[in-house]
Amino acid sequence: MVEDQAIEIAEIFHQLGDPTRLRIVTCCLEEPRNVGEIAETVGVSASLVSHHLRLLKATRLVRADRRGKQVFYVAADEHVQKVLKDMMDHVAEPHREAP
Amino acid sequence: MVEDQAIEIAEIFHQLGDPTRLRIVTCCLEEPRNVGEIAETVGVSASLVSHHLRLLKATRLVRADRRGKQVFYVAADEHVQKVLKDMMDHVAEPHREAP
DNA sequence: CAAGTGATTGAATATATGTTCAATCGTTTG
DNA sequence: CAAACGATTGAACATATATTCAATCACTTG
Repeated sequence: MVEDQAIEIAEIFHQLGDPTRLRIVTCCLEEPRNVGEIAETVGVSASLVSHHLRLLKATRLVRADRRGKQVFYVAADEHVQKVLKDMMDHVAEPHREAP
Repeated sequence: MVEDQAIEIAEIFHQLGDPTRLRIVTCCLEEPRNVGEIAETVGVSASLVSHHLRLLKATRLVRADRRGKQVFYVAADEHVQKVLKDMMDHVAEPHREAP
């Protein structure tokens, strides 16, 4: 793994490493959701959601799409879904204890 | 995604979200490496590596194995490799610009 | 055009986190 | 048993980060 790649990848992991942000991404994984929906689903203020979405957008983990007053966000591409799925598999795996 | 799952997954992403830690994991992805090797490869002090390894071990992303004076660490399981691979695919993907 | 709705922004703050340095631990070996 | 080597630990510090609150922006519609 190259130096720059490591930094870029770490940056993306870092974005997903916050529970609130992870829930936000998960929330708009299947279909576009507007900020209000996301805020309600995740259970935090629209302001906080907006702050996080700005970061997620900067890392290109989500895409914005304005429709009238509302702005819809959706997870960027299928890789994000795969990454999340693999991670869930990892978590689901039984833990081997040290002998 | 369940609440607890989100927190646990975010915790793991969070671990991989630091460039130094990501390099440490990548370093012992294929085969076990002792702390000295890791420190030299990554280019940081053994102390710092040890601090990070403690966190990585707590999240079960790596496993420790002492052999004499040295302690060897290796990435926990294949899921970590898959997650890293998907993430590299994500990074490698060309970026579509907004129209 | 004014009011209303949804989203963004900025400042402020409390907390978490990465790194360094010195001291200590665990193991081997002279 | 003492010295040497590799690894760990703890304190200290600077920096980064998540969250809140109030103000403002963007757009629709009465």
